[in-house]
Amino acid sequence: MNWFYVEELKDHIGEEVELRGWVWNIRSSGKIHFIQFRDGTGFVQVVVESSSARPEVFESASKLRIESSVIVRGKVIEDKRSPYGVEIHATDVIPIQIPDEPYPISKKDHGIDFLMSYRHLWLRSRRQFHILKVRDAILMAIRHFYKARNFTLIDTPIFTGAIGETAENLFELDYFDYGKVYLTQTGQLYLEAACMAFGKVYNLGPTFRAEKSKTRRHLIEFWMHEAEVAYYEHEDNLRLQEELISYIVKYVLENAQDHLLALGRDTKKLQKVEVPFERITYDEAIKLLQKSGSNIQWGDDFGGDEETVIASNFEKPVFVTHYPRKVKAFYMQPDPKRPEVVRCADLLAPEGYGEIIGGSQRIHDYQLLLERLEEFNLPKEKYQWYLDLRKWGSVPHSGFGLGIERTVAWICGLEHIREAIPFARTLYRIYP
RNA sequence: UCCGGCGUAGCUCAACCGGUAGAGCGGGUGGCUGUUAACCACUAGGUUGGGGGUUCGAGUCCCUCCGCCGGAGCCA
Repeated sequence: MNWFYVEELKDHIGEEVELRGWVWNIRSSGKIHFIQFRDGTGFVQVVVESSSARPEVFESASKLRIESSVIVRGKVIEDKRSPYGVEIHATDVIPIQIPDEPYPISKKDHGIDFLMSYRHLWLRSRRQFHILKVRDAILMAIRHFYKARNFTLIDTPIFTGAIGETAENLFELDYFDYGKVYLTQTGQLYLEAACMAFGKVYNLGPTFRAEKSKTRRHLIEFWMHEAEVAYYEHEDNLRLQEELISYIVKYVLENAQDHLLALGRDTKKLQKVEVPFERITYDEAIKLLQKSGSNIQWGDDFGGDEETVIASNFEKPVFVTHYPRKVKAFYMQPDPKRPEVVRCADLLAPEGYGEIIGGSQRIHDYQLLLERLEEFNLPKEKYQWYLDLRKWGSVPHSGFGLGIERTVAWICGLEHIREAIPFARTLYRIYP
């Protein structure tokens, strides 16, 4: 008998199949067992009736407990009573392993501390299954997007000597006799080098921030996708970002809609995410906030509350551009008409999910970059390679970074970012 | 790091003004041929986070330590 996955069953109605998976719940009425079965591709109900099954099969089904692993053989039956449309009428139930202890995650509610401690088992739960399937779709969408545009994937290093953005928030490690090195906060500087070699490049990988942040939007280790394009200026950069985001949302709606619906996500809100996105300047955002009763002043950076107020005025993501250069990173290109602001943009997701992208045009002038390094008290020696990029064939270039977990949280409609990554690293949790 | 909240059975919670520990789920036993967090009956399960104090008496009040949660700053 052929081994099939649950996701294939609707194409095999009436056939005898073998399934290999786990029992997530079992209900029994004495002479009939209902095995709630999962195999990592989906969920289905297996029915074992004493009137039709062989006695030893019925007996082995009675012995199953929650999270037993099991091989089931039986016939695929179309059944309107099943939420999945089909169910399996078992002819064989072969337990692989039956737990000695009760499964710690019960059918009732649990607290978040307990669930995070059992993350290795929590991954088996249906909600987590759907979230991580959406994450998988988002990462696949990013790769498709760049493949179609002939970008080159450049894997940037995890260990770095140069500081990406600010000297604070870095994880320090001893690197043999070399001395201190850091876990990367961003691969951007390396992508800038690569874009002068490959024109249009992107990366996708983990980044680390030693911030003692305790909010629903922060992780210590999070995944970031960054892109960098030579000869792109500010406007080109925004256009690439809005095309990427609308592509990701469309891709997820087409390829993972069932998962979104299982999570209870209102997909109508996501269907509105089409290009172009609105752009407002930092100056306009300040006015908008002041009109909403905030006493924020020009020159202040935005916090989570401010981002939520701004984003609540829009149905799709919105760009906030031209921030004061003092609140932004050292490498951002000043606006030629107003040197006190830089050619940057943050993309704020709707529904209070905050900043999902930060990007900018980069300084391409050697002398100006050198001045900025000094202004930010960064050690020139460690950035010599970065300065070199401005010595040979320097061109205007732009790029951005997308926070993967924030994007997953927004598209799935999650309360907290910690469910958007398989094993979250938060402030005081490294287990499991 | 700062501010606020919480810590009671394996899990989620209840216990009035300080008066002597209770329910659901999970576990065990039995019943049930269409269950959807199945249901019904019976049953086992507790140093109330640790330490100290006040009191005739503390899960409850006070001090302290630990753990967790939420928020802020910072950021994606």
